[in-house]
Amino acid sequence: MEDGTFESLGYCADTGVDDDVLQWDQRADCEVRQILDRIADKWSLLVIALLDKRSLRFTELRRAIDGVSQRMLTRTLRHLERDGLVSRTVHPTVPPRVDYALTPMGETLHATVRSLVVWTEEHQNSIAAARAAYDLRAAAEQEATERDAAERAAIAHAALPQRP
Amino acid sequence: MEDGTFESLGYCADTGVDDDVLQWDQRADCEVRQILDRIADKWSLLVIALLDKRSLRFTELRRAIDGVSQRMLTRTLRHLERDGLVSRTVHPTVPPRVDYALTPMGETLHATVRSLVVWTEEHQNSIAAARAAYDLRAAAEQEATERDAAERAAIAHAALPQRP
DNA sequence: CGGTATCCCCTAAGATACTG
DNA sequence: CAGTATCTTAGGGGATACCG
Repeated sequence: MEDGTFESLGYCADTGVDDDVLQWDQRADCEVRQILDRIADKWSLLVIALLDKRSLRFTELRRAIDGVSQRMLTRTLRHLERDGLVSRTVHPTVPPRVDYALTPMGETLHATVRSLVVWTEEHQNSIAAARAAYDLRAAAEQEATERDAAERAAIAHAALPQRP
Repeated sequence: MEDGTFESLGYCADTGVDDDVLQWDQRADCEVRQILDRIADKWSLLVIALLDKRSLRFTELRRAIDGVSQRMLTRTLRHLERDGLVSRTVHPTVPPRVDYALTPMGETLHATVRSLVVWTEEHQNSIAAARAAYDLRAAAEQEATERDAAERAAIAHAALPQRP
């Protein structure tokens, strides 16, 4: 089963910290971080989005997602299943058939995630602009740095005129 | 500057795919994925959350976050700055002083992310329960597998009684 | 103080091959 | 078909040392 090391990290609500924010990310490495890591991992979101419309078989997902390896798809689905976001139904036919579907909780997560997608769509232009501006500033700055490095080198060279 | 390889990956809106979902994650490796990766990386969220209340100096952030290394904090801040989510103000005093603050866009992102945090808080019990149930099933299943593996081994052993 | 530059390690994810 | 097992690699991230 891969590596099997997720027995006992479900608790961590001890430490008497109440420094506000740290509560839901540092200490709550418990929950927020884990869900965040889940929804942000390379494939989970695609799977959830795909399953939102209808349940799908393993191979259907595999083909729909394109770049995913068998290993990664299995892993992703197991994680989602473990968290109760996706249900797995095995039909003991020949050849075997396994259907994956979103659970009710999975659906609510998808709905929530949508707001983030919307945010991104609304701000992608601003972000692109910000990046372009930043890169421009950075390039200009670096050029300046290099220029007066060359300048100083020239001065140093002029100061000791022996040896080419 | 570390490795400097982010010049030209701002475009990718070509490929005539319109397979629905793939639109905002596969192709939009452009935007959605990148923002997701940003908010999900180990420190960005903490920084954003911390800056939501007031602007902070580098060292204040460093101390507030605890496990973060200087390198990672700088990296994180640069990324956020590049994306236009955080602003950086250098005061040319001695000793130097640099203030970081959320931009208006950064604030809207934080607001959006909050809904995800809320979702997590609302569902953490269900998730924990789902995990416990899953782990229980998995353990039971494995035990069963091992048991009849032993059984088959015993049969095999009985079948060829020569050599201990 | 607020960074950069270097080295190094460890784990996530890809490729490949085998199985019920 | 729907996986598991095994090997390998890239890069995220920590530790450390130095600089303006």
